[in-house]
Amino acid sequence: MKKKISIENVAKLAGVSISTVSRVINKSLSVGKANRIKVEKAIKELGFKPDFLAQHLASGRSIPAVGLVIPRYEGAFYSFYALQLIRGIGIACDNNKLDLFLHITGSLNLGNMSSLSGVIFADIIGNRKHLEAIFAMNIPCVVINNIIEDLDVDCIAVDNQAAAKEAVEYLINLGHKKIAHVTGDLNTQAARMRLEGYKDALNKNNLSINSEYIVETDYSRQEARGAAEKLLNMEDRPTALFVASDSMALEIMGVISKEGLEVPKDISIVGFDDNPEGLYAPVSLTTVKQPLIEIGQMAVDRLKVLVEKRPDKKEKISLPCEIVVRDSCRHM
Amino acid sequence: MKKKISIENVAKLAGVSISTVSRVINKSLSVGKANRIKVEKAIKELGFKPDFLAQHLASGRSIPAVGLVIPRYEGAFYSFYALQLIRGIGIACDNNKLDLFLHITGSLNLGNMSSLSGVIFADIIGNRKHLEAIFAMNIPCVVINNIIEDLDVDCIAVDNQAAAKEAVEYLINLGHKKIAHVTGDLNTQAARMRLEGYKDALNKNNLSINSEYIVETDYSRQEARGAAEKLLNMEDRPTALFVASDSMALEIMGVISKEGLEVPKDISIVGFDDNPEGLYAPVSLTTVKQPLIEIGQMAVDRLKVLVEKRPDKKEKISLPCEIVVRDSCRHM
DNA sequence: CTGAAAGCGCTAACAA
DNA sequence: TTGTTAGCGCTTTCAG
Repeated sequence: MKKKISIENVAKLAGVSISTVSRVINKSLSVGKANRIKVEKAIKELGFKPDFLAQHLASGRSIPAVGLVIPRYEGAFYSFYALQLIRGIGIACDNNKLDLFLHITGSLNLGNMSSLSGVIFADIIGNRKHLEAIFAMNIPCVVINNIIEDLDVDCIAVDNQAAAKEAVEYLINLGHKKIAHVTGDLNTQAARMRLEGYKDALNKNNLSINSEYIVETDYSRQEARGAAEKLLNMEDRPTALFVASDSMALEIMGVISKEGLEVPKDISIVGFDDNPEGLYAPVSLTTVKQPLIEIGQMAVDRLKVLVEKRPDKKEKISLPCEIVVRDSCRHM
Repeated sequence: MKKKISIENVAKLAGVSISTVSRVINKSLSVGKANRIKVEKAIKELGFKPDFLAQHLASGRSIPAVGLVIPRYEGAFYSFYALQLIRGIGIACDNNKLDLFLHITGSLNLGNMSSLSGVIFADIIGNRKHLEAIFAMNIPCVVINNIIEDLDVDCIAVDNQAAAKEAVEYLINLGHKKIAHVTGDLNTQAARMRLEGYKDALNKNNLSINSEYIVETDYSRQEARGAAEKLLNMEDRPTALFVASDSMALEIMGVISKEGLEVPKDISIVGFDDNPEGLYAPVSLTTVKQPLIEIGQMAVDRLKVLVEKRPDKKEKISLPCEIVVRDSCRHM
């Protein structure tokens, strides 16, 4: 078991003081050439690496990494959504030579993300407290996929409401009148907004809102099945479905065909996410594409600005989505 | 700009010494009930969160996170391979309530992964030095996708050589004799082993190795195109291709059809990775599936063992792959 | 059960 | 240009 070599060992070997060693580590100009060389030699010999935690502690500098806090939910790592986000953020971190500190927050323990350059919160649901803590410490942070009005923090999200409205109007324009909505987890702002958008579209087009046609889920494929069964067995079956996520939509398509019905002949369906899986379903899925990767990149870029300039003006950015028309909807 | 609240503030507010505060933070039993309550109240009031860097420094404890070092290569975050690995490791970290510290190592700067519980190295190519540094510090680490013989470190990889051999023999059994190989980046052990396996298969079946039939690339789609063009324009064109990655194979399929040829009629092709994209190509791609997610999980599990038990016996694990037969190869 | 004091490895004034 | 000396925020003996 080797012990850690510290700056002191180096100093001793080089025959200088620890401050001199510290100086060469930090590339301070004011070190004599002779000493610098001696120190560098000693560092190499010992294989010394400064402890970045100690460096941080002593200097107050933040460590060059951004934190990404994702709520722990069923299959965070399986979800297309989360993976795309990680990807976008990862790319941006890489470009900026930042490390990425991924923290999947379970219930209570508000992790330890202080002392990072900044942190990104993906979706605020279980982790609102965590956000508040970081925010209170005045650590740069940006929230994605959630517009938080009551906290002066930067937010980048997609305009879920407008996107949902657009999707449902697409269905309406196709002639559908009986349109159901399978929601996501309504603890989630995105799901709530999607639901609002659904209602907006109906209202605007003078279609009444049938609460039977709104089925809540937690985004799981499991509950999607349940929702599908309920909806398909209604006496007044909807002719179209707007589903809050592609993975649920796909699951539902399975149920539909198992029930002996056909998409889009008997029932039209539009999803949300533009999950590539949807492309290769028996009938390719019409869906709403969110600019997930871009969001990730914007978040990191914004964080950089926050770290470097500490602007006091916060931004709440809402990005548009795009509806991707494929084969799962038909004209009535 | 709020200043950080420290243990001292808490102590003052609670009217006790900082050691007492420290004790309640660390759940030491020996704190009087009255004091404990006072301290907890103060902590809540101040919203105090212990600085984990300082905790680490003072206690010598490692921080509950595993590092993942990935060499910086073109599109690390776009590659299916890397993403699967991250996913597997992410899942395992989540299960173990560990954070994941992702470090994409560029050239020189050997990051700062000491003081983590352990670190996983994905592919050793530019970062051999980095590995040695961590290893020398006696920090638990495991290398994946690379069996390193000359360092007593845990390794988990896929048996690329056997897998490649199997893939090529599959082609041979189909009656192919003129089989070319588009390699990956030969700086990579995986690519080298794949090449060896290719040769093994040929040798074992008394087919001569035609060096013209071996085209090196760096795994990029770009170079894959070049390789395809070269191979397709040979007077003695191969009838089958074994390509070191699915994404290259897919690219090559594109070139093939652009040249007016057909897969598998004119040319058979097998890839490597089991990238889902291959499933949905015009002709679905026969490929080799690596247990990437499992590798990630095994790596984390192994790390846990290393951290907890510090066994001195290292393991070099080589996992089998599985060939996934689809439609891109034909019988001669 | 509790407090005082000595560090953990490093940086940052301040002197020299 | 260098060395000395305080700390950074916390844990951990060691007394009491």
